[in-house]
Amino acid sequence: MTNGPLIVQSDKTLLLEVDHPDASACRMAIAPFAELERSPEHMHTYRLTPLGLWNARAAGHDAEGVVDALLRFSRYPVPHSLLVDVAETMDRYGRLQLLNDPAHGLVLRGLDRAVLVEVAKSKKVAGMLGAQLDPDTIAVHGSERGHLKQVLLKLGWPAEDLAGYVDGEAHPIALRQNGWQLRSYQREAVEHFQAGGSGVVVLPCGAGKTLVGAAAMADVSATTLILVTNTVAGRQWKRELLARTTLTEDEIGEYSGERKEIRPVTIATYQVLTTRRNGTFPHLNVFDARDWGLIVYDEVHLLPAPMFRFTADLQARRRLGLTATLVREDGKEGDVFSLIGPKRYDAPWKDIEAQGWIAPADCTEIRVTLPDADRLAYAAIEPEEKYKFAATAKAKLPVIEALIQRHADEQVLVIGAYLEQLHEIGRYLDEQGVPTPIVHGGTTNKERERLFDAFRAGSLRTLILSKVGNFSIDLPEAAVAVQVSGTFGSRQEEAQRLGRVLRPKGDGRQAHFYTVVSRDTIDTEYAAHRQRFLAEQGYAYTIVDADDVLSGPAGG
DNA sequence: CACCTAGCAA
DNA sequence: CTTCATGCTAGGTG
Repeated sequence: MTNGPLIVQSDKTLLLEVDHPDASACRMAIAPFAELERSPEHMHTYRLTPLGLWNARAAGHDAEGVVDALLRFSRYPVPHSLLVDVAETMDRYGRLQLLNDPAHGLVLRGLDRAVLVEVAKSKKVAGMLGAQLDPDTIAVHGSERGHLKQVLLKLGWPAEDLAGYVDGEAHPIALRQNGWQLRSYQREAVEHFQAGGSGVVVLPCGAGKTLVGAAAMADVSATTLILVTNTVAGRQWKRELLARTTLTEDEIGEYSGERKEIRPVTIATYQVLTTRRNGTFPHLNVFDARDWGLIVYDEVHLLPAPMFRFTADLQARRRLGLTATLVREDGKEGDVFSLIGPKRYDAPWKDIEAQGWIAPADCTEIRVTLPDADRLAYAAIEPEEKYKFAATAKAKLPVIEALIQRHADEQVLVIGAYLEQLHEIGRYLDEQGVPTPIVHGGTTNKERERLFDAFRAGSLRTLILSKVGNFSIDLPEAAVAVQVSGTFGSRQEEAQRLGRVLRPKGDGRQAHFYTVVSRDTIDTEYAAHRQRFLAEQGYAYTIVDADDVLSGPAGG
């Protein structure tokens, strides 16, 4: 392409011109292997990382395809050194293999003798390897399968784990045939997972990850341990399994702070497993309580650090990670890759939208100019207080109200992070004649239920949500969300909040996602960081001035 | 035993 | 960069 949308630079960044006619085709082509780094209005920056290339490799893409995509969309000649580097990096995955040798048990096999010699010399693998069996094979201590993979990844030679899995204790599980079937992408996800035996499936919020889990369980038909972030999610799993599989009430156990049941299918919270007492973990027996044939990690992007240690010892069991966003803010993507497994399936949000399983959404960033007094105050305060000050600016209040008026026929959620601010918004909206209750952490379960029921029934049109909206999944769906403040730059929070409005509307209506930020402050920067993940999924933010919202006629 | 609350961890 | 929400545990009550 002589005038393509992509500029490929030798520092491994890719610049995508957003308004170019081929921009969206280009984004589709590079998404499987490149990570979006910055997404301002006109030029998006992607980066090629080893982990991104290895994930693509594990998902079946080869260097030739990656090189082809870069050449096809590049505006200028692509630096030769970069193409060589891409090919070499991708070729590093799988030069070492972990295999199960009938005579010697777990072994490390080098498809390249020099690589095997190189890593065997490393101090970091000391103690993990046993005898050299032949020039291409070294015995591995069975208990070090996970640790070795972590170390090899850090050395830049990620091993392909072909050592197989134990079957575990068989337990019949089948999908019920009662008038539903797996969607095509769910079926593909299960097939890709099955082929690898361990790894991560990435699907948007509301795309039915639980059913992917249920189908994987039916395939394996063995006792299963499901790990979840909170008890609400655990109950949701149980409800879904009862509805969609042949499993019955007494086959499914809950292992949480409240209950300690271990059944053929056990749903446990991460937190109960990672609680410590006197320096030990009193609930680790759950892992050995049964001969689990499958372990499901729900919301794998939130996996707490100690879980990686336990997972290192579970490498012989099939492992399925489920998530909407593989990105972690703590940089532990490498541990997910080594210990849960590579990404096996990834359906872009826009693809699922095109199939009609999630509603189309338009995202708008509304910039509010602070009054002079606030700008002066902002300039003077300590850096650590700047974000809160900018995010909770009073100038946002009329904009929130105008948005609620603009969508007078829709149900609106107002979502924020600071309780004081949310109460202030509640008072303001009350004064404007839009009574809007708040649901926050301190709201009792009974009261939450009452408000959510009223919202679902339509008798309540507007609702303010605190961070409860990031965690709990038993929340109402709306067509419009207004985000007023966030947890600094959390990308998963943004994705979670957008997910609140993506349930398909009966009449094919659009969903609207607004984020209100203070101009010329750190609020704008954090908003840009939060938007990165969704930009990667193809959601374009329109930036408008608050005055257009306040004065303009009803639009949208 | 069921239910509540405070304190803590990450 | 700091808040907020959560779940677990222990120690109370009726």
